[in-house]
Amino acid sequence: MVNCELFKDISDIEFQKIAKCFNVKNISYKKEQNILSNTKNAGTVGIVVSGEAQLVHYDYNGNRTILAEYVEGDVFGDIFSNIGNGEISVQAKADSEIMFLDYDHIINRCKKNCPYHNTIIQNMIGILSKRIYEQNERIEILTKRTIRDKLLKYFNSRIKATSSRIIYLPFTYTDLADYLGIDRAAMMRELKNLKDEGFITTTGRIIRVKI
Amino acid sequence: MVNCELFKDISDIEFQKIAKCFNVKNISYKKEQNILSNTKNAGTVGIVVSGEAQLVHYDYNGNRTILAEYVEGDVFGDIFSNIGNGEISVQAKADSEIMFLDYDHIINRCKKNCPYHNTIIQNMIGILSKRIYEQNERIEILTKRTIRDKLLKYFNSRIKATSSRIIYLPFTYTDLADYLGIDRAAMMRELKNLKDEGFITTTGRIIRVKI
DNA sequence: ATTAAAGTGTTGCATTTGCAACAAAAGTGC
DNA sequence: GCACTTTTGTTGCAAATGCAACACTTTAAT
Repeated sequence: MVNCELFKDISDIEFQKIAKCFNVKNISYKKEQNILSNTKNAGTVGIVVSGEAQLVHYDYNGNRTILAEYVEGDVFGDIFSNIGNGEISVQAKADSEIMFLDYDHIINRCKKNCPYHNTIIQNMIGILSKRIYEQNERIEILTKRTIRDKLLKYFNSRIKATSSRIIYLPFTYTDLADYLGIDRAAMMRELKNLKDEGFITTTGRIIRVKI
Repeated sequence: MVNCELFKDISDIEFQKIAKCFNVKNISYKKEQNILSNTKNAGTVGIVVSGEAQLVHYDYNGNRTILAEYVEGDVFGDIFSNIGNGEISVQAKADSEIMFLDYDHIINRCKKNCPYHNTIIQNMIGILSKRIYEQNERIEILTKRTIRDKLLKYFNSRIKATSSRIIYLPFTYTDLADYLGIDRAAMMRELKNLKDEGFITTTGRIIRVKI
């Protein structure tokens, strides 16, 4: 079974039943492939069994925005994002295996009234709440007026989440700039300032925040 | 009964039972009063019965960020936001009446296994999904690099939501600048440019978008 | 009705930021 | 190992943005 918050407190035996009940199917994707879009796998909930995926947005002039990152065990789907128009999609960041469940089966309790269905719904609400929390965090970062404040708030947020002043970037600096909604070159410039002023030190994608 | 998405498909009679089951209580607040914070009404779900409320964030140097706006029927609570540290709180924007329900009672199905409990949970998931959708929308706006693109994306988002090219701002221009995470004066300047170029016309807080 | 407070509209100016461009380093595939 | 792609690190420069400041208008409070 996948180690996924959606199946918390669900035993392996119960999961076997769920697999039938929820019309579960696993599909493999190659790097860069499209996993979910307005025309593909709509109405399903996806779970990253292995690999990595991203929720990306390409606007009319080709600028890419990373709206979310999904790693092993993470849940995604059109309930979690506005896949609506063709601009947004979930893409494989590496070769990945994805498990799909029918969304309707999660929401509408089946006639059998399985006891674990209740658990799944509770887990679902937990996941959604967490997602909202994370998005609020990101909104706070994005509403900061300067690049410096955005970076500091991001560091702060990571430190809070991991209880460590050592930040292991989950992606490249290029991606970080996208995530913070700023120009990469300008971000590097500001990172250099922060280093020069002794606020941080970096080793590759590891950032150590002082004080 | 309150006209609230949480009680969709719930009859008045059922609501009477819910009121008991969920430990419902109504509280009135004066404008500017604190409705919810890390120390106040934690663990509850609030519903705006009348009036208006805002989810606000004050950072260390006093800058205010509006994270969300709640009007009649809207649902809020710590499940929906990271009230965690003291920086974030829900405040009454006008004199308001708020209904509170215990969060635990919503999540954990009660022993009586009331049929409407299921409905409430489904509604809850619907609300959370919608919230995520809205936040994604806002993140997209905020990741735009220029003030002009932020404004245009905001207009676009409103137009999509209401299916009308006439936008009735739900708040002041000062608040709009806060919402978009930009300087008010700079925003006014750009709005003027958009007017001069014939993209929009404005009458007070009504914005008409051309083409 | 009067006063106070909040919001709107504008401007000049210093600073920050994005953009373009390029070289060096690191990572990837064959 | 070699070629090729992606990422990192930097810089100059033009353009966009934030800041401060002020007058005027609208709204709210007594």
